[in-house]
Amino acid sequence: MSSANHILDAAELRMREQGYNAVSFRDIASDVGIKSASLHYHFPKKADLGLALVARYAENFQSVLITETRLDPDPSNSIQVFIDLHRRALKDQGLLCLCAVFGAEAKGLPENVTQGVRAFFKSNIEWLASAYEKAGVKNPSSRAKAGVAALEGALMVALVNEDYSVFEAVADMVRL
Amino acid sequence: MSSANHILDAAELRMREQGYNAVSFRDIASDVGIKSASLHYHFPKKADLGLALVARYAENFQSVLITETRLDPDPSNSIQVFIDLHRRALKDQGLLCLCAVFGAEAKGLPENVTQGVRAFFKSNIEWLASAYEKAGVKNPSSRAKAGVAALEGALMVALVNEDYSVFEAVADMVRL
DNA sequence: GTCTATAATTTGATAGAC
DNA sequence: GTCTATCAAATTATAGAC
Repeated sequence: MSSANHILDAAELRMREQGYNAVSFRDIASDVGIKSASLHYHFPKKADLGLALVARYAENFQSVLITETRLDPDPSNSIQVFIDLHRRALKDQGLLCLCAVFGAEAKGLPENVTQGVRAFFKSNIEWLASAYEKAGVKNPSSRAKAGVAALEGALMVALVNEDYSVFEAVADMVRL
Repeated sequence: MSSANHILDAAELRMREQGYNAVSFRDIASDVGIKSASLHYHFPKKADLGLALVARYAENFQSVLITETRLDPDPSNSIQVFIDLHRRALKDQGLLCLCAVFGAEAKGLPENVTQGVRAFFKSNIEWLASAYEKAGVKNPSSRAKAGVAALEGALMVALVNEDYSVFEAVADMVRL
């Protein structure tokens, strides 16, 4: 894998655990096994790293959604895939959504990064609304907004309280 | 008002906007109109300030819940009061819940602070579960977990995306 | 309780060799 | 691409005067 991706992996892991401002270039460089000065070669400013992180995260998220609904385009499967993608962050990674962390810190981040977070939520809402609409649900847009927000909150509370049942309770509300 | 409370007010405002690690003693002291060294008289370490913040926030939250449900102990009113308290953070203050911000940064905070956040969510879940139970709802505990998590997520997404309808969509799910 | 002064450390960032 | 060396600024925190 490329150095840039290796750096992004380490940065994403730490920032999803601790937040943007708690993580330093030295922390990330140490995880990767290089010096912090080398990090600036790939990402001149911390804001560049933050922006690249959100962009990669959002692209990957959409990519997984599309890939995993290709074989079964049924809307109820699409909704299940969306829920499962969040569940995996919780149970497989033990991590919050990167954009939930950054969203909570929005006013303390470079403006570009916050814009990326907004775009992530908007595209997720559109995607879920489309599934609800195909399923014939009333107010698909409202339900999608509620679903996206509820799942993000579920990850946060479930992780902090170490109680996965919080997530399943929300998942039950989001499902058809 | 006491100096300590004045300091807590300034710290809470900034940290609910930017997160724990984005806010320095100098930022807070500047808001209050004193020097950062004076801040250490009231809160020796930053962890002491963080802990006091969460404790005060949780106490105040419970206090409002109790006060505003005293006149009308009907469970549907209790649930509405719970929702309204979150809506006020969003619409009147334009702020996230302090514990949602700290919850998102949990692994980057002093351990005591994270414990306080956990306690906040647990007592909120208990309070809401009690209201659901009195209302005769099935699985009151699960619904309460989902409701607390969904409302926290709703504040975050609504604020980042500047779209209050996200909050109302969640509120509709949480209401009876 | 608040101040000045300052220590000790961390942080984001740059210059230049290899 | 990565390193050493370094810097300027910021940050948490303390000592001691008022």
